[in-house]
Amino acid sequence: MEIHDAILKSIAKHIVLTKEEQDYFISLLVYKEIPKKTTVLAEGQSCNQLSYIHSGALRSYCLDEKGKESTIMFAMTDWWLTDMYCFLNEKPAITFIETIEESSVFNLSKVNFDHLLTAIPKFERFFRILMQNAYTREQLRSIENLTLNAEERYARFINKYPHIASNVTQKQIASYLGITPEFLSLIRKKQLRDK
Amino acid sequence: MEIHDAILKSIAKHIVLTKEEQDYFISLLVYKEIPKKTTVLAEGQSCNQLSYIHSGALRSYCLDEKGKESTIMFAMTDWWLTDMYCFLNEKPAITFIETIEESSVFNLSKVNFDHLLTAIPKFERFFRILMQNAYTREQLRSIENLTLNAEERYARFINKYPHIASNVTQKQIASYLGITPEFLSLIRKKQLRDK
DNA sequence: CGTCTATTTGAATGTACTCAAAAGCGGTGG
DNA sequence: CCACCGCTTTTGAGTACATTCAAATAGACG
Repeated sequence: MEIHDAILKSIAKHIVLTKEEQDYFISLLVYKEIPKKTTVLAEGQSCNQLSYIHSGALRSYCLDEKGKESTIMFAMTDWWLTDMYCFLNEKPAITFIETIEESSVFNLSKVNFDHLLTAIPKFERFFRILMQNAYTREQLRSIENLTLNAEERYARFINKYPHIASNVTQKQIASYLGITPEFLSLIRKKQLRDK
Repeated sequence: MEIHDAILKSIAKHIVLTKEEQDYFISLLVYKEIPKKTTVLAEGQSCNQLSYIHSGALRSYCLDEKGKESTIMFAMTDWWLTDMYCFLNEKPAITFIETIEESSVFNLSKVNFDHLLTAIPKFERFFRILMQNAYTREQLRSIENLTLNAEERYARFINKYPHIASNVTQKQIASYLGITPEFLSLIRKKQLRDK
């Protein structure tokens, strides 16, 4: 059992690589272990890493002028995470990324990302599929935010991401759902009472 | 001036095609003119076409159990449009697509889409970039929905898509912003008064 | 044990919705 | 060309959903 098995297996779901391609890909990665509650990216920093989460869980969020926090996404084992807009366009980060628990990641720098796509065009396909899935998932989120009230959104969240719901604080869930922690607390009380 | 110039030019922004590749690509497209206020896709139908908008404007939306309409996106000239989730996964459509004004499109069927990606892998890159942009745009929309109130969202919408704002009904804008037409009317009155 | 943060509770307030009715506007047929 | 129809937009009253602020309680961590 080798440490790169998980990421290679994850990629093999979408594209088939030769042994040489696998080795080249792996040579571009930097493995990193990160303690829990560590900020790995902050607003304004250059965002030049795309991270594959080998173990653990991370969260990306942004702050508005008033300091209000909005969770952009929770990312668990086998997900890819970065400030995608800033990574792709080489802009200073507009988001924060922090570990929820102790985590390990494989980082792919923007430079190596570009090399990879040139050297092994199959990765264009891989990342197309990754982006496709991210797009349709995000589109669904937009629509749910518009059509459902907070109680329904919370119920769906619990249902869709039970492993996330049980590992993060209510405050973080509230900031993902776009409501205050106080109101989420009310919703939970109501749901306990109702059933 | 040839009718395919626009779509080829649009693609040339991201990938370089040989004359033969261009011809092959074009051979996969079906040109279609559509009168205004025509539904080109309805919920439950098979969604096997990806459309490049050559001229005009379309809108995609979905309906919830109570019949409430939510606009997923407005798509103008030079945009690509479909029910992406259902197109990619070959599921019955969960959305509706209709023309806002008289429009013309180039349709690429799912079968031809798959052929195209196999025959000219450069299109993997093209669609990766398309999906990337769609993803980051949609992510921004999610965050704005969570952090901004209706008045701010409307102001940004007007600012970001002035050409859309001036061509669609307030009811449609309201359904994109996730508010009622009545409330949008109030917002507009307030904004007139304030400046 | 003490400190810091998360969560709960409650009152007052603000934001957005529902329902109903009236006014405006575009298209169609006589 | 005008009258009518259907749909959009406006207006208003009453209500529901969600926030703010403050304070009390509970949990996590050193």
